[in-house]
Amino acid sequence: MSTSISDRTYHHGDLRAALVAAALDLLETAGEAALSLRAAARACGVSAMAPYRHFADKEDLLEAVAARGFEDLAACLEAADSAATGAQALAAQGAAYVAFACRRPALFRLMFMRPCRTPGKSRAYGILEERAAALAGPGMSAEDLTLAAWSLVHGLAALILDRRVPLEGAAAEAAARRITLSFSRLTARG
Amino acid sequence: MSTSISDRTYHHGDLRAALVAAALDLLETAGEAALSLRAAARACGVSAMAPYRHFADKEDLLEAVAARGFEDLAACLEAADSAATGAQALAAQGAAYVAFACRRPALFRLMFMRPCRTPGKSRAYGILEERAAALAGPGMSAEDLTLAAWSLVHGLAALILDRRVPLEGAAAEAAARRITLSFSRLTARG
DNA sequence: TGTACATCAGTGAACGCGCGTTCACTGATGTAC
DNA sequence: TGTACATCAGTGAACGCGCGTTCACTGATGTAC
Repeated sequence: MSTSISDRTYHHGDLRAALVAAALDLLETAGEAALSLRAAARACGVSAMAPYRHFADKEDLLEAVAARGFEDLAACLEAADSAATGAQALAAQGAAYVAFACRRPALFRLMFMRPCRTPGKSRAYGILEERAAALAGPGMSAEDLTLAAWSLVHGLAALILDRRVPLEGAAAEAAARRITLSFSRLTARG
Repeated sequence: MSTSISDRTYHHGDLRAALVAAALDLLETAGEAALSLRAAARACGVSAMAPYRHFADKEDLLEAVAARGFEDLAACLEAADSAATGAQALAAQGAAYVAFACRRPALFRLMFMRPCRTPGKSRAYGILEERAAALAGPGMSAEDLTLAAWSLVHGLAALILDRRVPLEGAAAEAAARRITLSFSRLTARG
């Protein structure tokens, strides 16, 4: 009965993963300002110093959280990428990208709205690139086309999150789909 | 000779404007983290409390700084909008938008990367809209087209600022011009 | 032209805040012999 | 199987930090009569 507390050992088990999960939860529940090393430790029932066994500093934890976010985003894009034609697949990816940002705004901000230490291409980029490059024609190089497609959905997501455009929820996702689809059709034709 | 100091009166003259200018300078010189109410007051040679005569709180000062930024951005877009054809004008605007972001990254972040209190359309938006809407055709509504064009340059600027893509300075601006031009040409044709 | 007084625009000391991080430590675990 | 000891993973108290903001105040300015 009362094992749940008495089972708690001095050693946590997997404090690192628990801290990342707690940080993610804090971020999405209470916002970026609430995401502190101490709060994450508190949420894991552990002292303020314990995180330093697993992360060099706060930035290190933040990076781990962002990395989790990138994995989730890549998974979302992959899941959306099952449409038949190239243009529709790209549109579905665009909608999924925007939907991800809308669903997890604080995480999206953490992932993107900070300078990147290692500007290497993410897995999410690769998934997008594959579809976008297939549409390249005389009008635009494959590289430019990928960059344009990414900019398009990224900008749309950013503008929506910051309430620069009056789009929310399903309407935002629909706009992303519509615009991405128009874009890829125009490109394929050009 | 020694008038510059002895001229200083108890009353500042236009402390509000001086604070905004100081805040802008702090922002662009030392980064967002350095932009504090106290630091702005310090830079104006005034006590920590003095700003409260002109701004309700810190957020209020930040908004004034952002407003200055939007004016500057609109002026940049207007200045760029002198090209002959519609498509080229739009491309020039796109390049100017990205150039503005690259030149004043911290200001750009302050302006955009925070939720907007009043989601009304800015003057910059109007300038962009005018050019974009003129290109509308059967492929895309004028509204979607404007949103797409804005998303495109905004996303590109954001990705560049956050070092998500390996573009800097002139190369970034060139990419913006190239991509915006391709986009508007494709649209005009579709 | 002088004077009284309201109002405006500053001062300066102080507070509480929660944070990241340091320090020296102790309890738990695993392994070599 | 038992023991010694290195190492790992936690504790808990404390620090300094600069901030935003409050409070009660004082000096400068403008205006009504």
